[in-house]
Amino acid sequence: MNNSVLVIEDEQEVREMLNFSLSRSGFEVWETANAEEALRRLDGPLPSLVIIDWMLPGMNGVDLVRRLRRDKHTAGLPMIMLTARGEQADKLKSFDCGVDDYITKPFSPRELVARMRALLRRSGEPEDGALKSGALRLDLNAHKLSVEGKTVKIGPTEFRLLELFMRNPNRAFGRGQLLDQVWGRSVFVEERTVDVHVLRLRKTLKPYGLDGLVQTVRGLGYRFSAE
Amino acid sequence: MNNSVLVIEDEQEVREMLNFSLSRSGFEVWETANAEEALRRLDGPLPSLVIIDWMLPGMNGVDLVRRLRRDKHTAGLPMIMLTARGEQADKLKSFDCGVDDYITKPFSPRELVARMRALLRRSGEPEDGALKSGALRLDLNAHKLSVEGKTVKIGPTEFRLLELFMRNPNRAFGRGQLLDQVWGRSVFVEERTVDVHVLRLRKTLKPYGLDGLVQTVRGLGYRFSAE
DNA sequence: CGTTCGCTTCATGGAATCGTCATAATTCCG
DNA sequence: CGGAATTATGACGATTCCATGAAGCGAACG
Repeated sequence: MNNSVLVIEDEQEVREMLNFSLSRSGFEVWETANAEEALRRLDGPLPSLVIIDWMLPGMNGVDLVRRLRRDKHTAGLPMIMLTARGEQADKLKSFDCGVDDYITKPFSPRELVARMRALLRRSGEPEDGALKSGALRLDLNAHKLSVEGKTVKIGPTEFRLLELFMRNPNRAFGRGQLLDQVWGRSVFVEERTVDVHVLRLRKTLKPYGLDGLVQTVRGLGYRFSAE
Repeated sequence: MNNSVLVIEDEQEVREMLNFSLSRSGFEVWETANAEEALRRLDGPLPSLVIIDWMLPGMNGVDLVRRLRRDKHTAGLPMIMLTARGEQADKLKSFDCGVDDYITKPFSPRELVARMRALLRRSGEPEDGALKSGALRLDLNAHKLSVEGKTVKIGPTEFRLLELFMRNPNRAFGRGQLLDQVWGRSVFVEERTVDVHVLRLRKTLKPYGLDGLVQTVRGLGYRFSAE
């Protein structure tokens, strides 16, 4: 997902407001009311950004951020801390534990969106919501793959797989890693299943001579690379 | 440079304050008083971050940011906008034209530093993760060996063997040590098997005249060394 | 409900890689 | 120089790993 935001906020009122303004700005909003639920949610496919409230029932925001940063799976997630408290010490503590931005209530939704965009831009998110590689173009908003302008049919899993590959070119992934990132870690599937989806991905790229982009790394897994 | 900041600010007082607090936080501070001077300065080596005042004599901050973003040389620079004006419209305009963060005067120097650190953390380039030795390049992320840019086919065991060698150049390994490190401690294989894999490694390097890098140490084992 | 679509698993064949051995080549040392 | 020790090399069977087609299953949809 290119434009999905996970909102972790216990006050329903604020959550609804965020949902409203973020949706209107084109984000797909996932809501959770506490840290535990959020952690469960983040076991699966990751959102492109997380908004965390400072005060949460149970595990608080700072501890949650620390935990997410420690876990390799979520360590790279862009995070914005949201809080009613404007005190310096709190801000510094938040930045210290690894958030990327910090904004205090009451805040302007438009400023929040602006900061989110700035952060996403900086996090290597493609400008126009499309990953490109040669003739390949993966439109994350429209959820469409096109080659040389022509739309190509592609299944959901193959789409996510290709997305991961295009976000990390020239990097070899083990089957386990692919399962974690593309399927989500709580899912149990045979590792060999990855092969089948890679095969299908290659098949959809074959008519354009681009199947060589997905390469086998024997004894390890696969890699996306322009030769 | 990993900790240099270019401060673009016309008020000397503010500039001095920034210089003081940023220096104390371990940054190397470069100062300029206007956009033109800044542009000249940015023709050379780039700082790791730029702080731009909204109001500048001549070209103002927003225009400067736009211009820097348009120029390929400076397009990737992390930028923070600094301003006395707290109005929403200004913030939005700044974010719109491409700054990464925005902070209003009066601000806490420590918050500024915290935001700078957060931004630098986010902008840090992913490290290469490749072992190099002359024309040889062993990319551990991509799990790929290349010589003079050309990818070279190599088997898994030879890959691991070469990795060990390149991590420890100029060091002789006994066959037992190689078996331990490359094959794993619990594996039982003939010591002579090492010879065969060294041979295969040499064969893959031969076409490039690099087979001399893997040298025999008679009575002991092998060594990787640039002659 | 029946159909379609996509996902997962399984079975099979083929290709790449591995470890071993036999033999040739080299080095060492008396 | 000559024999012993050590290493280089080519070949081969065994194994591991991957590609691929097909079948089973469940969810989504009309």
